[in-house]
Amino acid sequence: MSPAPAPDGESGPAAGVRDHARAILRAYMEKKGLRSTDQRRVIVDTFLSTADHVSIEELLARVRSHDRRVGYATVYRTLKLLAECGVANERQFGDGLTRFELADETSHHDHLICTACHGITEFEDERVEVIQDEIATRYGFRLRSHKHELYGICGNCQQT
Amino acid sequence: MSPAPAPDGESGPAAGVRDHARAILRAYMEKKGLRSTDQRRVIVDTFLSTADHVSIEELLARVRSHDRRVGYATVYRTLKLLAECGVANERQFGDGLTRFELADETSHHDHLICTACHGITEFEDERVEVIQDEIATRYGFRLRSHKHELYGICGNCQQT
DNA sequence: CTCATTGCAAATAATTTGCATGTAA
DNA sequence: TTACATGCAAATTATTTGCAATGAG
Repeated sequence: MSPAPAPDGESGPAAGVRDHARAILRAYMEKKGLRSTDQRRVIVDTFLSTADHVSIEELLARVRSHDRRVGYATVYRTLKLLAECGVANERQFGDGLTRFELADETSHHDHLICTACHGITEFEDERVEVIQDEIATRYGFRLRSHKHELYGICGNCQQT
Repeated sequence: MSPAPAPDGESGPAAGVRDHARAILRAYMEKKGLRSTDQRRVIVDTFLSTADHVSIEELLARVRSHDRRVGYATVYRTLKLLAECGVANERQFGDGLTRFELADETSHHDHLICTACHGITEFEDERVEVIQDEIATRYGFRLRSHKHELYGICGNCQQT
């Protein structure tokens, strides 16, 4: 699979995916006349090198370990920006926290969520992708993203 | 109990579905030693005779048109109760409001959401249901519910 | 220079909770 | 009579916003 070598901090997305995200963001910012600041750079870099579904809290903690100055609101504002230009997707898994994940068109994964331990498992199924496109077409929708979440009790928690 | 004929306000779920929901709730309340009160009855009746995905706000307004006394917190508490016993499912469609819908096993519908006008369209696809069961089995999950949401721009909004 | 951006703290918004009082069972 | 339930208001939690100071272009 991923031909990419190791990303920096943690097992984040492949380098190609991150570069693509950065390109989209750059174009969007240019179009809107937005400025590139230290804060935005750190936040975006951190987000891009982070595994899936980070909450703002988690992200802020990571960002601050790099740069103490960054404020709470800036993380919110930057993530909103990423969502606006389509680089990130917002998700809520029912535990009250909003999470963000990289909108990666090359990896269509979805989630199994254990309602007992709150654990999140990813799955992928190409058949569902195909059906989704079909449904969107049927209803005249231009599809932008999707959420497919299965809620239940994971194997571990069933042994109660 | 209530072999009540037509629901009051609007085109809610079929009578059989509502009776089933009530039976589950009754059993749950009995098991837990919970009491049947006027408020709970009005809230549950209103919820059961309401079309899909009501927000707390909407529900409270409807409930109050029947019974002015009912408080905000009671609606929250009762809906939480319904979710606990599996009669209702909580959903968040990204507009900041938590919505509830009847967990109706006989009608597996999912949602197309227009990110421009916030309109919600329902769809149903049996093939996805089958695949979901398969995935849950593969990962050792006992499936309780699911969310499958397609986000995009609806036909109307595309003509901008 | 000019205007977007930032950090902070205050403001919102949604939901939960403490508690005195009411009330099913 | 004995908890459970309710309404209210206050408390939490998550997110947004106003504003003076800062800094990119």
